[in-house]
Amino acid sequence: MTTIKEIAKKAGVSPGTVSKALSGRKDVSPITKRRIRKIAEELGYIPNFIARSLVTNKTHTIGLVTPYLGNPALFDRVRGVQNRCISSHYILITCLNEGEFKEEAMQIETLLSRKVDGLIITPSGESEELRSLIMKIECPVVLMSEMIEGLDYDFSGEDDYEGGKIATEYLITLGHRDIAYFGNSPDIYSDRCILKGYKDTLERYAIPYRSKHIFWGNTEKNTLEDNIEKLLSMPEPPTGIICWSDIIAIGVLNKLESMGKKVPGDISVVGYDNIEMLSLFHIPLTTIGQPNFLIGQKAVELLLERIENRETKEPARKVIFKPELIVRNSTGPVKSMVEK
Amino acid sequence: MTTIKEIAKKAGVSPGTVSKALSGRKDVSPITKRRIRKIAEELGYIPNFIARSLVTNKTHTIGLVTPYLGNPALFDRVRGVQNRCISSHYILITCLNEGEFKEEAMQIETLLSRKVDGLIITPSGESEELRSLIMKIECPVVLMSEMIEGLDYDFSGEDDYEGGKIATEYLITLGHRDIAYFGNSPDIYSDRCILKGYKDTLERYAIPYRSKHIFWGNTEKNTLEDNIEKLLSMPEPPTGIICWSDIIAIGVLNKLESMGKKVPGDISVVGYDNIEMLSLFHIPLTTIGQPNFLIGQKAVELLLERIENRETKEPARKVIFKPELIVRNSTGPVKSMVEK
DNA sequence: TTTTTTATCTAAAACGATTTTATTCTATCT
DNA sequence: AGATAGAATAAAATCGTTTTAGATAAAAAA
Repeated sequence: MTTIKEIAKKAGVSPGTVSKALSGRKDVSPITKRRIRKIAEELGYIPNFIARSLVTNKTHTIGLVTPYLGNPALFDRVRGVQNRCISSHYILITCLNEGEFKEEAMQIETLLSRKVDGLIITPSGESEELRSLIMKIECPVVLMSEMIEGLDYDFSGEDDYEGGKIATEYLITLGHRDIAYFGNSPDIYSDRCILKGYKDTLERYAIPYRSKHIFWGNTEKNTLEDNIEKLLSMPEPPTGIICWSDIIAIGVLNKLESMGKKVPGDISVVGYDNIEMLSLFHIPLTTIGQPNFLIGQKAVELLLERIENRETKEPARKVIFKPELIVRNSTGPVKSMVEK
Repeated sequence: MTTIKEIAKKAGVSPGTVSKALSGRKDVSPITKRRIRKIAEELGYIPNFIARSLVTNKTHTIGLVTPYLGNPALFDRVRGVQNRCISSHYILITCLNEGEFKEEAMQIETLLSRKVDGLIITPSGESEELRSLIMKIECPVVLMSEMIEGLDYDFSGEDDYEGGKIATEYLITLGHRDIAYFGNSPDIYSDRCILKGYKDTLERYAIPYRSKHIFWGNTEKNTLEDNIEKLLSMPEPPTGIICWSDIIAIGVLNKLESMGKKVPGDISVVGYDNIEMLSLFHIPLTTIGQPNFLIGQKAVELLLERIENRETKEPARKVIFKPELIVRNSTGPVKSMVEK
């Protein structure tokens, strides 16, 4: 492996000069610079980033910690992060976890140990442990997609409160009055946001909020099917369902069909995430979409600004993208209206 | 930031001792070891991996270079890699590219500069440039999913020749005789493998191979729709189509339907990749599946073996997973047989 | 008691760059 | 010619570890 020292010896100059010549700084004559570069080229010199990082105290590396949870929408966000990193010559280390604090904590520590210049975190929940762990981090941190209440960090994500509002409003304008919400877990910030959007909208339309219309669970836990059965066995079952994710929505659709319900004839279903491929589902899914790729890119931009002028003690900036309603065929006017 | 030196000062020992105490090697008494560890804990010491790497010449990092090309199946492979890395306490740096040599070359150089311990590469093609670039790499290399002819490296991937055979054989047993192949590009190794499996199977069943039944292109290039039109305007259009990917298959299905063709009534379509979500398509897609997650994991395993006992000059090992036919509803018996 | 062994620890040299300070050499100006 | 400024380079310090060789003291063997 070629080092600066070897180049120096071959060129008959000191290592310091070689360093300056290669990194193109002042202080070295054009003639020697050219000569040194030629020798480096011949020797196939590849700079040692590790050694450089040790002295400059910058690794040009950023870390990403995020739960996977089987949601394909994540990958667009990761690709956005990836893409924006590369275009600024930063390297990305991605750590996917399963939403458990211990795992998450280990990943963060690993990344700190690697001396990343900054960290993008999608927190898996809002435990006190996690909050205090994040506050201890010394490098710049940007939160992506999920906020943690009480932590004032830069943020890039979507406005889930708005998403909840839009979805609910849409169903209401279709004539629905009994609307259920299928969330994943009340521990998740976005879940609570959507729910709040849902509640507030009901209130705005003077529709009473019923806690029995709220269901928690996901496909993995298999709670979904039970919940649908519970829902259908209600005296006046809801005619619309809003889901926390497209994945949950698909589970809901499948279970409804297997129980002989027609969508959107009997029940309307709204998903969340706009997973492109689900437009190909035999009942194309109405859903709320966010610009995931952009969210990822923006997270990196916020982070790089902090990294590159570290002194800025600007207040935290929240970049919040508006969600968009994508109407397809899993939603329709409420039955009673059609019959009129 | 706490360093070993500071711990040493506080504990009244030398830095060397601290290093040994923390990494749990011999040569330090249980009492001092405990004392040092306690101090490190109190000070919130996080080891500096960069500095360690510089002296040990190991980064516990592996690099992954792979084209993205809009294929979601990739992510399962990446997750497999990711997963296996973490379980061995290695860190993964993922570089997605768009299948261009220059980009690929830059990414490889970046990773080498970062002193990765090993590299997993899914080559984007088989150019001479790429071949010689890879041969210059000094750290262990494993190829994933795509081989390069003439390069004898460890490999983890699927048997696409077999995949081509299975798909073709299946259509033949359904009575199809005129079968088209929709590939992406003849530059891609897997594409050629599937095609070869297709050809050999035709031959085995004494069905003449017709070059006009082979189409190249993908959804992005928009060549797909033209190709379908071309295909349908043939005097005796094929009754079966085998596609290089599920994504292409979906494009084919959509175009066929928009031209009034019934699938599988008029034409049968076989995809490739088994993208889980496409089982939800209104015509559930028959496809060839590979264990993507496993392929990723295995690639890491092969690599780690090379990394951890570097002296082994064992010949390259090829781990080739058998593809599996997943029959759903986009394929059926050929029309003429049904009519009989 | 003396010698040998063993356990524990220190000191110093790496690792491969960057960066700061010192030095040499030229060229210019009086 | 001598002083001096400026450019080009050399030399040395540094980054935070690991690792090696050597020193010291206590324990074991002679």
